[in-house]
Amino acid sequence: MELACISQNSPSLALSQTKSISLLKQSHAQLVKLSTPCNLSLTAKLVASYGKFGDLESALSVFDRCPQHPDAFLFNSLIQAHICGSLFRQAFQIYLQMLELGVSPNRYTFPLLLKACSTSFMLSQGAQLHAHCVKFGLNSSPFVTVALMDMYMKNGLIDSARRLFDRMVERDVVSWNAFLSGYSQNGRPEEALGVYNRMRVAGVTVDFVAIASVISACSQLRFLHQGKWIHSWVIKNGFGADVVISTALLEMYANSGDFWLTKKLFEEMPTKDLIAWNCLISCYVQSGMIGDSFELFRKMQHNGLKPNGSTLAGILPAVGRVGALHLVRSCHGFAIRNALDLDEYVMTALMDAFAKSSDLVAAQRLFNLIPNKSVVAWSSMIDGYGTHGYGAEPIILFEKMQENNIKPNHITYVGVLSACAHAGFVEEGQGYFRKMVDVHGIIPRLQHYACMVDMFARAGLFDDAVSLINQMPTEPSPGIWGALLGGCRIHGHVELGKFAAERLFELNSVDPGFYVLLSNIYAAAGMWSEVREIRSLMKQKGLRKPAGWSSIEIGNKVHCFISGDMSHSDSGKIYQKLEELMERISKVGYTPATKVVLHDVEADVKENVLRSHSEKLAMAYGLLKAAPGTPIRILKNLRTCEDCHVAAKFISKITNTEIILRDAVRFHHIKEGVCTCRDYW
DNA sequence: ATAGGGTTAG
Repeated sequence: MELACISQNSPSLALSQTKSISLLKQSHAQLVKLSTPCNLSLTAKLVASYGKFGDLESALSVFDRCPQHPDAFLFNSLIQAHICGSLFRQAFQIYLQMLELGVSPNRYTFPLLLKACSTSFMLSQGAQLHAHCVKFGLNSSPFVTVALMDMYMKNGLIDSARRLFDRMVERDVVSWNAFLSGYSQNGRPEEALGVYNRMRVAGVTVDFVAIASVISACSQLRFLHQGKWIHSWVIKNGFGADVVISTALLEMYANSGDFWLTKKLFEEMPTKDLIAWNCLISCYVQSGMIGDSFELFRKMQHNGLKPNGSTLAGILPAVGRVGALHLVRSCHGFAIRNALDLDEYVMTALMDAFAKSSDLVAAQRLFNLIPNKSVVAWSSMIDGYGTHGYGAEPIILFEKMQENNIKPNHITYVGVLSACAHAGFVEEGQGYFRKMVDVHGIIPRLQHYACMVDMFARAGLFDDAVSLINQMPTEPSPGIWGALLGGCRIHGHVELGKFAAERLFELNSVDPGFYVLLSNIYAAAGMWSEVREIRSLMKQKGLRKPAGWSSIEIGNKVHCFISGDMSHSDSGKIYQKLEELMERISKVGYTPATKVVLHDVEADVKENVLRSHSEKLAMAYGLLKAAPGTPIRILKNLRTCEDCHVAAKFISKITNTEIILRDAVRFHHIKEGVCTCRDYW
């Protein structure tokens, strides 16, 4: 009854305040009963309200049953109803219908349609609408101008947006904010801060919407100090509870790598939206907390939030690091079931995870499916082929990428240079290093120098390696000396290896891998007293060589082995299979590479140690269990043992099986007795 | 009476 009262007094007010679809239907019925003479604006209200509740059928039927010729207001409502439900194509059809019926669009029509062009990147439709705005003389409306600016900004056309902004006579805070956020969203944070300063000089009262963009700009620039100052401003001005502002702050702390501060801010957030969860998950992943990030992913769903494309793109690098193919496949399945498999970010992240989990074929297949491949997609595919030991493919891809007008960035070059290093393409690598600086204007970072030193040292060009280190503008990092040390191990260069190791010790590097490398160099040269010296040095510093393990997935289960492992329930069969394999490969030329055993013990003891290495146990189990003809994928936590590598090549040949071995730094694709690393790793 | 600006991700 109360409802009837309100309806009679002010039916349109009642409609706009309707809180639920059932109340809306009641008011609608009331209106029909009252047989109010058909009122266009009331009809429009009804259409828009039904649209807001997602009941497009009712919206359309109200529209169709209106006996009067629809006006712009009524058309706008129908357009809005469709845009509310993301039915952009239909919204445009209604607009065309409106034009055909001779109803002129007004200054309310264009902001609605332009919004659709902003959110779904329909640039050509947006530009056509711009022409229509001019034609109907509506381009001076500030609402229309801001909507146009936003459409251009969201589509990356900063200059078009700026031209509109420059021509604006009266700029209010919303138009400034559209301009400011455009720069921030397009990855131009310096210019965003510039706009912010201009805004203040112009005397505009800055509001919290502007602040959200400023925080994002500070985050992109790693301006943590300024960011913290803004954080205090936010609290002082009472915006601390705003979910968008606090999410932007959260992202800033996550971006700066401050794990604890990020966690604290998240916990203190009064409302946590999907973006906040995604930021926190990414922060965990970037901090290397793989297990915790999975836990968080589950917890988020437990809290009733549904993962979107960003969530998946954020968690996938962690999945890739685990290297378990069945996990990547189940993520792919999850993406398909939730219609996220066409999201460009998800596709790229999936592709990368497949490559890192040894399925380069699946990675390539996904790569082919990505319609507009970003620089990240190209870089990831290049890196994938490179780490899998291919030399020519990364270079072909790199050239193709440039033919497609995608500009390489510093990460692309890390992939290209390391591929050249792994493949022994010294001249090509030097050429690309120069091109990086001269053509693409990228200042070489430590990683690039490390690739080059690695490339020279692997090729035995130690003079070039050392002179490059001397030319470096900054202090060499442990990674640089480590690359040199690695080359010294390959070529048995004791003196230089010792020199590189001394530099590493000076830098207080606590990576036990470097100590092991040096001790390997000494062991290979038979310098056992030096080996002992390194051992005791490690002991002194409390450093321990991590225990080696190899794992293999059978079905959806991961089986892990350590050297001499007897804990597996199929151990008897595994050792029997191993025995059989070793016997067969010995007949075709395999001899144990006992020199890799780093203890000063008798040869037969060494052979026994080698025989039960974790890689070999995993291989034997794989051959025991996997369907014939399918590749065997093994994951090793450290670098591959030389003897296991030789044995794997023989085994691949006699069993006609492809063995894909991922170690700490790269992949080995071993097929018909040959490895993609060409024994050069 | 209906319309414009903010946060995430490989």
